Amino acid sequence: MKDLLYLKDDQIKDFIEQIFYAYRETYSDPKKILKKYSFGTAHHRAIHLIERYEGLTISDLLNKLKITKQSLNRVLRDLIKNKTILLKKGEIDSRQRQIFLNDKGKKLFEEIFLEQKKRIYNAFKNSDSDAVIKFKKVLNKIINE
Amino acid sequence: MKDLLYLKDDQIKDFIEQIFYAYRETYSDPKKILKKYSFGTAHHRAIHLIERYEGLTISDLLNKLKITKQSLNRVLRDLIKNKTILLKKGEIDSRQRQIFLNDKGKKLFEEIFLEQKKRIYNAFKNSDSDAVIKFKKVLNKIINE
DNA sequence: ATAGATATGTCAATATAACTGACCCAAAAG
DNA sequence: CTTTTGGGTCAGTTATATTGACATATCTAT
Repeated sequence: MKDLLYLKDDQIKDFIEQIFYAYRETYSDPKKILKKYSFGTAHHRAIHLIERYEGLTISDLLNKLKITKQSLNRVLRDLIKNKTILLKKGEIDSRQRQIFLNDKGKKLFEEIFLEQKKRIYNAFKNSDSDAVIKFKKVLNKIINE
Repeated sequence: MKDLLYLKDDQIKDFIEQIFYAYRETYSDPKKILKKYSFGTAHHRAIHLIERYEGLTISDLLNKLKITKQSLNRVLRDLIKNKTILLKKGEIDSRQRQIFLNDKGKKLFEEIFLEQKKRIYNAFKNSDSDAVIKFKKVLNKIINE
């Protein structure tokens, strides 16, 4: 609690506002691409996590997204119908389903990511690596509070 | 473009994921309070910006929120009915409406902010001020890319 | 003065993404 | 063999956004 002078309420308010903008802009960029496939941001978030954690189960995904299984089910049904993802029976526990991107899904993810990456990449390329590392650390503390 | 080795795609993917979590958690905290007033996150965002930019006009608010005026109108109607905000005719241009929190709105904002502040405050209090400054700079670059 | 542009308000219909609650089956765990 | 867990699904509802059309008041420029 040494040097919290820089933590005036107004500055915290600024952060709250900016976290909103950062999220909105980051997830707005690929919306045009998603629309080509009749997908929305809900599908995008699922695809993103499936790519990051290949083979994760339904309940893994539910825990990350923090939505109801009914909501997730609608999204996954669309993705399966479109042949973007596939589900396999869990190897250890066959009640579980493990989720994977198939080839079409991987291509779609790359297309989305290429678009979404630009904003982050450009923001970082003029920052020194120390700033990026500290950005990540603070972001993590906000999440895990 | 000197030292971009730390900018592997996987790390950028992590950031995209974490920006989602940071936003979601930050705006989830005050939902219980909002519910007491039958408000949602859409109302919250409006209240937040009205507090930050007292006297801003409808179009100022539209530009910050980037939603349609029909969407905003529904939100503002709820807030006016609840006597959380009030609109005044613009002083210079009387076509405009300037938006203010009234006493009830200020109290509600404080209640929301107190809840929402905790997460940010706790995240920052164990970070040194340099990290917080750099966090802000990077966040700004992401927004203004 | 008047024509056009601007700021705002509103009606209606629709889309997207979430929710609650109820119920089902299959498989694991005790 | 009973209970618990993981997942699927039906039905209805809510929250927040959209598109498109149109209305009104006021400002701006000629």
